[in-house]
Amino acid sequence: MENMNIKKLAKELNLSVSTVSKALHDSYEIKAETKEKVLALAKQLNYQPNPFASSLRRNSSKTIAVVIPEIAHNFFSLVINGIESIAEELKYHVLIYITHEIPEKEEQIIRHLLNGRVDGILISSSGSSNNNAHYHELVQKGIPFVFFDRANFDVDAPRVTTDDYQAGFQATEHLIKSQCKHFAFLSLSSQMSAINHRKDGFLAALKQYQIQPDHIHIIEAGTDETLSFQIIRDSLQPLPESMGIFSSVEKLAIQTYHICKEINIRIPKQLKIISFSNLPTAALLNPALSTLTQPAFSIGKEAALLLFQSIKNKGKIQPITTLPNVVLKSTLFIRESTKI
Amino acid sequence: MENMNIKKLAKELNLSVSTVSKALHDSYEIKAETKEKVLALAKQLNYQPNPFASSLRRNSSKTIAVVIPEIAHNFFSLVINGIESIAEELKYHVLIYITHEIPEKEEQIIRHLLNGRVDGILISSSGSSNNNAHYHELVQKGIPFVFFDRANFDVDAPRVTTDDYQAGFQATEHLIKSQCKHFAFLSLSSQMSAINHRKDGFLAALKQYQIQPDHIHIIEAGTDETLSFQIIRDSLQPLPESMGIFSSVEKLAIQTYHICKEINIRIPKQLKIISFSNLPTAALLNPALSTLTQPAFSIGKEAALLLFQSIKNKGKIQPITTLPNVVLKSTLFIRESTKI
DNA sequence: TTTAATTACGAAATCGTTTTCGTACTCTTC
DNA sequence: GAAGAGTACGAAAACGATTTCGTAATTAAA
Repeated sequence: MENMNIKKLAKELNLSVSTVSKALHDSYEIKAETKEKVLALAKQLNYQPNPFASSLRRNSSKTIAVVIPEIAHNFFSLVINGIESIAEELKYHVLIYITHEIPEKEEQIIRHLLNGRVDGILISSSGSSNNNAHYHELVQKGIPFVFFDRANFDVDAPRVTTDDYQAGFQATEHLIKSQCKHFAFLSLSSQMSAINHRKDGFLAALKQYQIQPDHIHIIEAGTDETLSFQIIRDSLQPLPESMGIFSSVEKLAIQTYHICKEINIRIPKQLKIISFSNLPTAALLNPALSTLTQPAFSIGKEAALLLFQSIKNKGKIQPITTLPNVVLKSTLFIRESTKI
Repeated sequence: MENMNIKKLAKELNLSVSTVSKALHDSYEIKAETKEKVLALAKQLNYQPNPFASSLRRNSSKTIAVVIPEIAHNFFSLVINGIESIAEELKYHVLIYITHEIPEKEEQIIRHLLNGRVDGILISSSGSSNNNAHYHELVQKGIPFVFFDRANFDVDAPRVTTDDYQAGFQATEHLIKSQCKHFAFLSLSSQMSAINHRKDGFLAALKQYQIQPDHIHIIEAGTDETLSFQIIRDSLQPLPESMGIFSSVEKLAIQTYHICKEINIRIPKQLKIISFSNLPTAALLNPALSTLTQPAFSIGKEAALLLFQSIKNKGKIQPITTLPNVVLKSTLFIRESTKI
């Protein structure tokens, strides 16, 4: 009596396995009276169908995967919250895979998921744009997937992103109006779509306000913690006059704060900074950090909704022209770190 | 040719299915030459075994579940990082379930996991101590599980916790020596083991230093965001002289900071505060927050190691006397928020 | 009354693996 | 050269569900 299964249940009821299965699925073939009996005993004996047998037969897993660069990051954990809110509602299970910003790791994970373990995948890409073979394999296998935040624009898949260009423009304009003279863009890598769009907005604003090219600095800090710390510190010594920094991600802004504290740069007097961030403590920092805040929870929710829609439509031919491409708005919070 | 499977692979090789399966598992029954052929074609045709068929037959899923109260929380996301580091190494998959601090939700999730979907579970309990029937069902079904941080001490399961009592004592002693006169403990609920141990340490320190009982305040803020905000604000008006707050969780400390900003209470002059926290910005807050920091990553790692050990030992009888109970140390960081 | 349709169920195939068991064949060994 | 051991493989039975198909029994239609 270790484990309950449908065979034992059927024997107990003096019914066949097929009848019990149909009854449990509320089939029209089974009369109400029998259904009730089956349901009652199933509940009493605490019967739960074996998920693997079921998945094997139905060829669907009721599971999705979330592939993200890192998790100890307010943005991504909020996104997961949004994803979970939808998955929970639809009784789907959520597998988490972390790439640690390593493109090869991402490829390996995606390739592994080709085996049918999941019905769909949500991806925030860690890859460089020149490598998207693994995405195409997903397309070929017919496994639905949706990009969020960091998309690969060479791949035909639904996307949920934010208005990175506009937000970048807006943030930079704000720095300009805060009387900065030199401008730096803090980037993780030049291979990430979202970050590049922010950079494009940054550059466009500087161009529009006719900032001299030699007052424009692009700092690629990379994803390694200690290395990026050094790179940022070096680029702040000597400190250009009226420096305005636009950090493309929260982590680099926090590092910049630490560096400024260490080498006695005063924010916002000597250096102004604004950053993309979902920090709940942004307003409590010394000084309070001006931020562009993405609607992370909504991003997760929208991405999950798109994914489930495309899981549902699987098999049906989708016109490519209507490829979903949701763009959400970030919000600008002006705080002390960019005060004149 | 939609999907590759072992049958097609066998036909292609002019071998039987069983031979191919054995070859893929490096069985001694198969000669090296055949193995090579099989491996080669499997790789060429990109064969990946169907995980459900395999799980069904082997009765093991290579998957674990992590059940946590919330995820948008530095502590828990760091723990997940630790868990993932081990799971990844052992080629296990990680399912995430969030209870949102609702005990009934936790019960429902755990009960669902009785169906064998996972080989083991890591739990940070959201439940009250008077309800642990669902844990006992896990025990009965023989599904290994490990508590971390928030354990249920009435259930015989391995635990990974921190030295909450000592840390609570230490933090409180620090507040006393910082010349506080009134002392408040900020709690989420009186039903959570870890938090209660912190409170016990808090009370023990106050007793040892002979603080008058009417100078001791226990504030149960609860898990609802807006409600807890009100409760904390109300308890700070009027503000007792030389108030020292020991916050049992990061979230409540952040709320307290927001409240102090709002109603103009100056930290550390009028109010000192120390909190359990894994905030990467603790040192950058205004003022810098004194913290007790748990080794979150290690907690995840240790818990995962215990779980995998107990998955491995499944079936073998374990002497109850050696129930693993790992206790890790938190680190005290004294910063400006508790300055005299 | 005969035929056709409907109802309510069961037998058996199926999903893709893994594993047990059986068996040709070769190789020792005395 | 007969018996026993070892090698290398295949047939078939599991795992536990779902689904197709067949069919008695009942009801409706002609």
